[in-house]
Amino acid sequence: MPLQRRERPAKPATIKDIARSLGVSISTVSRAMRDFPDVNPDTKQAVLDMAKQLDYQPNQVALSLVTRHTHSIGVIVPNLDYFFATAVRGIDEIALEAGYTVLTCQSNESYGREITNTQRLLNSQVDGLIVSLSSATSNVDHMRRLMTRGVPLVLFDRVATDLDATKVVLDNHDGAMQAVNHLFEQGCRRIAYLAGPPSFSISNQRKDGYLAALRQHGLPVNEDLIIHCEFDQAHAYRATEQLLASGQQPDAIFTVSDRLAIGALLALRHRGQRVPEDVALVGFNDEPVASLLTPTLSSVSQPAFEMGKVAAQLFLEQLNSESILPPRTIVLKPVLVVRESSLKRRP
Amino acid sequence: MPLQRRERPAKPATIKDIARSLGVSISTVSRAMRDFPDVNPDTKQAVLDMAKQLDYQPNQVALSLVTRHTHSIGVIVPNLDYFFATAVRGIDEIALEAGYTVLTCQSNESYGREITNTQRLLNSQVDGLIVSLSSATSNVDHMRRLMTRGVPLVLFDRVATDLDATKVVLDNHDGAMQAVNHLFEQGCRRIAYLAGPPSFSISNQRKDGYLAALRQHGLPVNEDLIIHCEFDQAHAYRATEQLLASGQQPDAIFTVSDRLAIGALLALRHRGQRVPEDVALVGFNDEPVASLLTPTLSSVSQPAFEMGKVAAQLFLEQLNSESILPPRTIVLKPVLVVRESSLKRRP
DNA sequence: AACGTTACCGGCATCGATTGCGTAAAAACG
DNA sequence: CGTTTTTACGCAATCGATGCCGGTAACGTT
Repeated sequence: MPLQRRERPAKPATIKDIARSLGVSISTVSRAMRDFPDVNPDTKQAVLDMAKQLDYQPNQVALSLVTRHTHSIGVIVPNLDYFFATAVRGIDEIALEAGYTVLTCQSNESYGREITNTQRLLNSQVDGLIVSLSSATSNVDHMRRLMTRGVPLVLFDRVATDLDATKVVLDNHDGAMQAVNHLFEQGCRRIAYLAGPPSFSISNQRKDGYLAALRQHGLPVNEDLIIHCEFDQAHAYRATEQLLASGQQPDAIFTVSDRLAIGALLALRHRGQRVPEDVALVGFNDEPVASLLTPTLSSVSQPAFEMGKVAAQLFLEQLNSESILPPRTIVLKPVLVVRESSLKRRP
Repeated sequence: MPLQRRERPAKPATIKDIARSLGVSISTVSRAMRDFPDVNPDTKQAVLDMAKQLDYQPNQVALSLVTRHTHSIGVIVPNLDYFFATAVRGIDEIALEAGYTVLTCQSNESYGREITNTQRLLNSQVDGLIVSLSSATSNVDHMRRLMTRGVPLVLFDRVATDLDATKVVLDNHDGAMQAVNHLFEQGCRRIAYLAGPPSFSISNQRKDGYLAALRQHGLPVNEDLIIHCEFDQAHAYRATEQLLASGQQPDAIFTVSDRLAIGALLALRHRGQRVPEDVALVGFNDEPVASLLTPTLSSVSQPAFEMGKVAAQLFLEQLNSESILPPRTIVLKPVLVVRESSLKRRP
């Protein structure tokens, strides 16, 4: 491969260059480019030709300085697992067709990162933020500040109950009830709940649904059957072992996420418990992996893509409205997908 | 909830507001803020105090207009599956500590989207691009144009061989050889390769590695054992069925990705073929799902996180250099992770 | 007392666009 | 042919910052 000389290329052409080489004013070029009525068709054509010839690309930064918006949306998610990746795709979909660019940042479940990301995105003058809070976030003052500054904001999935913002959430209560009802119908009477951290609001909502379903069926609530653990497989594994060792043998486990369900499944398998015969299992999220496990995993399916789309729509709505819209909350419905892990009786 | 009156908040404070309310010039404020030596400590303190009081946030857009860079990196990936999500995390990691913001876009494996994303990001004046090409991209003129325009560019994983750019890639040839060597050692002699689309360069590199390994062991190349298919589970399923029905019964299948391996596994299972006894199976990527399948899936592991980090490092290097650096290619090594799906003999 | 230093600070052009206003030339009108 | 109306375009301010250049005042020096 020959060593070729490389030089910094010329600066990109600006509207000025076009004006100069055509002997017209920059205003005329600007107007021609944006199809204003009061510009001579010939002039316009000349401008357009020259623009193409010079490979002119409008400088959005300069534009943003004038218009005070950047046509970009900042998105902050805790991570990019299946659920969030899908939701971001939904946001992307809507944003793209509305001419917006999406800037995605991961907070990595860290409160500090979330703050940093918020700052960064704002400094980049995004037109607003779509956020799902990190699991480490308990204080939402940073979000509150955004709102007082008038930054359009939409929260989704992991939202803060004590923040009066526009939100898109899942009916977690209902999802949990569906799961527990189904387990009850399968004959399970000692249903455990493998929960997330106690401060995690989604987990608590599902817990409420779980408790409501138990009540509805006249089942007693056994606190020993409710175990909190961190959001990873290893913790779930240990929590499940603990559950089994406690002498409180459950006949079903409902978990707050598929990842935890996987941990539980491995622990059950390790302890020689058959699923679903000895212990039925239902997860939450319906990730693709659910149908690949042995046994295939029943799970409460979230409309992640839809959730992203709705969040983006609400966001754009807010952006395009003259006045500030009162916050509202959209609640989406989950659907239980029944697979082998919870089917004790063939229908 | 009381219906509260909401009004657009005041425009954010600018450097001008600080100057005016302090009775000093804009330049002084600017200097005070940036810790220049030639400014009276008292003045500086006053400026800082006022800045805090007015909740002043510097407008990056204005700054970018002057400095001609935005401290942001555009990243385009085909999708956000496990591999790319991990790589993006790697990019994020490096970028964040260097003070850069990462704007991630998905091309959704579409050539058109890739072009659109490129345009959008450039218009947003990102300082450069880190790209992994979509599977639909065969023409790389858009990337070539970037390079002639002097836009810093790093390609990773899915790169174009006919583009003389900085790249970070995996040694696919070696990965495939490791897989096939391992299968050979397990006693397999009729090893099939479930490939991606014929135009997909990564798939072809792995194919070369596969062929080289066969040659090395003196195994004949049977074209019927090489099947191309689209990158999803359903196609892999059908391709595997076709393979089994062809009368060319393989005793091992090496697939270009885990997702295809899953399709193959399901097809094998459906046809009553035992894995690994009848047919051994090795995938590529080592996604988390690999260890959750039954049997657990052997797979060639890619350092996705590392790849993202290296790509970001090369990018920053390019950005910080005065002259344009000659393109170079970093090759990372894969590692075969052996699990149940390919273990015919206990060691 | 006159001059040079130094410390501080302000004016202004600039980055690349948009946009309101003003106006010359051309067209339409009476 | 004079007047009004259009048409088409230029001028200059503006957005929020940076940074060069130059100026003023308080010192110190001889």
